[in-house]
Amino acid sequence: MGAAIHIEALAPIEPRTDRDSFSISDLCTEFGVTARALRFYEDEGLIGPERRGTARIYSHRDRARLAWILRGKRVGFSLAEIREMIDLYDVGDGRKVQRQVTLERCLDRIRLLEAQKRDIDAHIEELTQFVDLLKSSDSAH
Amino acid sequence: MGAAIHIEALAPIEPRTDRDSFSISDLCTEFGVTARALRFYEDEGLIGPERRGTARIYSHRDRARLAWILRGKRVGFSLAEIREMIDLYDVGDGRKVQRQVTLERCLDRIRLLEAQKRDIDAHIEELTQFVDLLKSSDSAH
DNA sequence: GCAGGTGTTGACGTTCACGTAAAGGGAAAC
DNA sequence: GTTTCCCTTTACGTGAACGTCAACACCTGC
Repeated sequence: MGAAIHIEALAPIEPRTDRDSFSISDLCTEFGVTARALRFYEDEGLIGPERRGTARIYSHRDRARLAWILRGKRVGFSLAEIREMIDLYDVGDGRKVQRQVTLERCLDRIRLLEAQKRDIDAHIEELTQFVDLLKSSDSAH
Repeated sequence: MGAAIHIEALAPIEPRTDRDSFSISDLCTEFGVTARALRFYEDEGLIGPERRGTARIYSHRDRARLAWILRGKRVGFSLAEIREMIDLYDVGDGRKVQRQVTLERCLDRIRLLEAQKRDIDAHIEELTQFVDLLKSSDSAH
């Protein structure tokens, strides 16, 4: 961690029409995660690629889901929470009451994310003020 | 965790002019953290309240710093990173080169936070779309 | 003068999200 | 055919951020 900025955090995911499946190391290099992490996500039920024998084959859908998982992590969700959200999506075509619950939870999530945005804005503002202070004291000398 | 939304995440910190020092349990109840957490932050050098004998006495400055720490946590920073940022503030009046380094790191942080905001926006948008889909399929039945 | 509440310092336990060998299979390159 | 990769599973290890006792100190009201 530290001050390292990951480029992939800045670039939105693009569809990649040149291939139609990916190996585990393909996705590892593309997203900057280890194979261990991907297998761990699979153990936790976050993703379920096909198998050719024992080897994992990731589809475009799997790749997009992985991108979604990683973004979820970046915005501060735990793997358990991400899994829960994936489950919500999966029961999206379930019964009426189920859908109502799902809806409420999604709205909760959205409210939480918006609160988080406000926190970030406040943090940015304070840092910016400090930066300005540094700049002015720098030019003063 | 889970779907629990913390109200304190929504309310900005207010100065409280009614008191001029706080006990550990004062801050615990106000910010919804445990005493163990506060002592842990102290062990990690994030905060250093005065002592009356062995008891900790938190000033307004300590209280504001705690609020800052917790907000840092909410936006995804580790305690080590928060500590590093506090150190940056503390060397703000140091030598010129130091200040320059500090400035760069602050700008890095800001860029990171803005990338995070974009992630959150993308997440919110997807959730909103899903919510709309739920609503429409709900009224269809 | 002592129970009860609030504080303290260790020290060990726990959860999460992986890291890190260990030991092996399958194919492709030489 | 054997070395070289890439991939696999199983299993124990690790760092961060506390939780959870245990054992003790200090004031406060009764």
